Amino acid sequence: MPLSLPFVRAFRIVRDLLDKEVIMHIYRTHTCGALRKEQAGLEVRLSGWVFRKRDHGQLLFIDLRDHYGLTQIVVYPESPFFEDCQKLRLETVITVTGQVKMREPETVNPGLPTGEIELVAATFSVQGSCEPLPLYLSGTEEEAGPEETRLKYRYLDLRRDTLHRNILLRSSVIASLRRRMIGHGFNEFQTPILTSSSPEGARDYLVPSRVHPGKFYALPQAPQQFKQLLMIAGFDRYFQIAPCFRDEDARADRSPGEFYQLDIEMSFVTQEDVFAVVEDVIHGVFTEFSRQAADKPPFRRIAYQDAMLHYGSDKPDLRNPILIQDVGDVFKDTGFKVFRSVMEKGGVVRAIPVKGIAGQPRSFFDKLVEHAQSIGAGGLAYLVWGPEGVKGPLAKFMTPAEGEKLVAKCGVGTGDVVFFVCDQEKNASRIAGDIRTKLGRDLDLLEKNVYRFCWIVDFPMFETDEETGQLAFSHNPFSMPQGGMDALMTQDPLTIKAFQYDIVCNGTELSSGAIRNHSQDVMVKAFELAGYTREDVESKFPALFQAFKFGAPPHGGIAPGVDRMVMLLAGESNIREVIAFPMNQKAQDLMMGAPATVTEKQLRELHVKVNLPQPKKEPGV
RNA sequence: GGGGGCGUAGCUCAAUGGUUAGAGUCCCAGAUUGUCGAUCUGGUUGUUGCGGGUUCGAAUCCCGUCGCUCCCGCCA
Repeated sequence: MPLSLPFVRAFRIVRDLLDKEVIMHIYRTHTCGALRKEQAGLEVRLSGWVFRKRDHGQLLFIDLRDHYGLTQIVVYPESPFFEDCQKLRLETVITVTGQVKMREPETVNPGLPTGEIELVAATFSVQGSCEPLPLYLSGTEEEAGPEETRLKYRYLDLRRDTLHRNILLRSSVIASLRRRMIGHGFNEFQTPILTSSSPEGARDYLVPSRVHPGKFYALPQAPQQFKQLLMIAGFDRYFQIAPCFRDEDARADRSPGEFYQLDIEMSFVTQEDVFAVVEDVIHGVFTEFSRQAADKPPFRRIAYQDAMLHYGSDKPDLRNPILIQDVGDVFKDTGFKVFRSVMEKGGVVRAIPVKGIAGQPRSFFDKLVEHAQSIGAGGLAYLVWGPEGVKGPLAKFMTPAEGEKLVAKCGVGTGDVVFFVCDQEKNASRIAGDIRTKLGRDLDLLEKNVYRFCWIVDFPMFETDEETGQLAFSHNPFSMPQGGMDALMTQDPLTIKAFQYDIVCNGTELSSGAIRNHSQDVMVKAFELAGYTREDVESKFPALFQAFKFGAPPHGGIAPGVDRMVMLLAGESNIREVIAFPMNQKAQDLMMGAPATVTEKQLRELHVKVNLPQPKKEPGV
C-alpha cells in the first residue's frame, strides 16, 4: 500500500528539521568532561545533573556533572530562563545548549580539567526534576549520611565521586583480570547457580523446587566441584569471575550472602605453577591500578607453622616489622615460677621485641598488660633495655646468661623492649599475634604505601575438632595430602601437611587454594580419617567420586577474592564501598527490601510451609 | 548465639538532672555581576529510636526493647 500524501509531507518536514539539527543530538554533543579551550567558540549541548549552584543575582553559575566530569555553565540575567535556573534544585537533570567560552585568566579554575572554559547557556530544559535529597552528595564520605540511608538510596550514594570511582575501579580491575587470565591461556566458563547443597563448609542458601516437592537447590558456595570436573573434562585452564553464596555473618571485609572470586583451576601443574600465574596476574593488577609499591614476584613463601610462630597468624601483615620469637630455650631453667609451671605443662614462651620504645610511659605498658588479659592472656611480662640497664617485672628473675641469649635471639639493645607471652602453643600464638598487630597499629610501625604479599604454604591437612575431639579437615577436603596415600596410611594424621596455600596481602587473606587430590582411593582414605565412610563420600560428592574413576588429570587452583582485591586497591576498609548494591550486615538489601515475605500462592506452588520462630515476649508484661 | 559502640531537626553534630532542646547544613523567602563547597539577611523543620521506671523536674540516671555498626562465634 502506497504511503498517503499527508504522511509523506509530514515525514519531509521532520526530515528537514532533523537536517538542520543534525549536528545537535537532542541530549548532548559532548560530555561534561570533554570541553577544553580548543572547543572555544563552538555551539554545544550538554546534559547532566546540577551538582552545585552559585547565584550572584545578576549572574548564575551551575556546575553540571555527568559520569565524565564537571563543566561550569554561566547563565546571564538576559536569559528568559534565568529565574528558572535560580530555582533549580541540586541534582536536577537538565540539558543546556550554548557557546563554549574561554574564561578570563583570573577566573580559570586549575582544579578542574574543564576549568579553562565555560558554557554560556542559550537554551535550557529540565529532563528530570529532583526533590530535596536524603543524602548530601558533594561532601566527603563521612558527611554523606548514615549508612542505613546511604544503602536505602544507593543509586544516589553511587553518584558521589569516591563511590562512583570505586565501582569504576572494580569494573576496570575485572576487565584487567579477564585480559590477563586469557593472556595466560585460560578460558572463561560459567557454572550453575542453581546446584546442589554441599555437606562441608558454610551454610547454604536454598531454593525450593516447584517441580520436585520437598527438594531444594543450593546456591554454590564456590564452583569448586564444577571447576575440577572441567579439568577432568580436559579443558586444561579454567577461570571465572564467579559469584559465591554463603549464608554466614558479615565482617567489615566480608560481604554477607554473596561475593565474587577470580576462580582459577589448572591441569598438570605443581603448586609453583599456580603461584607463577597468580603472582603475575596479581602483581600486574596491583601495579596497573595503584601507585603504591607492590612486592615483585616471586612472593615470599612462609610455612604455616612459621607464620603462626613469627606472626601469630596465618594471614600476617608483613608491613609490620615486629617478629615474634620462640624463647623457650632461654627460659628452660628460669627461676620465674609462672613461666616454669606453664612450660612444665607443655607450654611455650614467645617474645615480642619492639625497637625504640623504652621511653614509653608506665601507662603504656599497663594498658598493654590490661589488653593482653582482656584477650585471655594470664599476664604480659616485659623487659625494658633502658639507659641504666634492663628493667621490668621480669628483670629480677633473669640471669646474665639468659639476658645475653635473649639479646642474641631477639636482636635487641638499648632503647628496645621485649614482651613475653607464656601459654599453651595455640593460645600463645594467638595472643602474641594480637599484641603484634596492636603494637604495629598503635605505634604506627607499619610500612606506608606498599602492598606486601606472601604465600602461606604447608597447611596441616587435618586438625582436632575442639568440640568433638574428632579429626577434621582443617581446610579444603579436596586438597592433596603431601606424601599422598603413603602419608595417609602411615603418618600421624595431625602431622600430615596438604598442598594447600593462601595468598595474603597486608594482613588480608586474598584467597585459599590447593593442589587437589585426583585419586578416588586417596579421597576415600582422607575422608575416612575425618570420619566419613566410602558410602558417605560417594553419596555426598557423586560427581567427583565417579569422575576420579575415569581418568582425572592432576590439577590445582585458587580463587582470589575480587571484592577484597578492589578494596585493597581502593584503599577502603569496608567492603560495601566497592560493591554497587551491597547488603547490610544483617544480609538485608535496604534498597530493594530483600529478603521479603512472599504470597501464600507462591509458597503453595513451592510446597513450602513457613514455620516461624516463637515471637519474643512483650516487655513490661 | 555472645560482647562493645552509636541512636537528638531531612543530614552532621551540640546541650552540668533545671528557662520554650540549640548550631551548621539542606529546604523556603529575600539580597547579591566572576563564583567554583560563592557570600549575606531572615524563616520553617523535633514522638531526643521505642516502652517502662527513679525524680519536684529526664535528651541526660536505671531497666527493657528495637535499629545500625564493629568484633567474637561461623566462613570446607
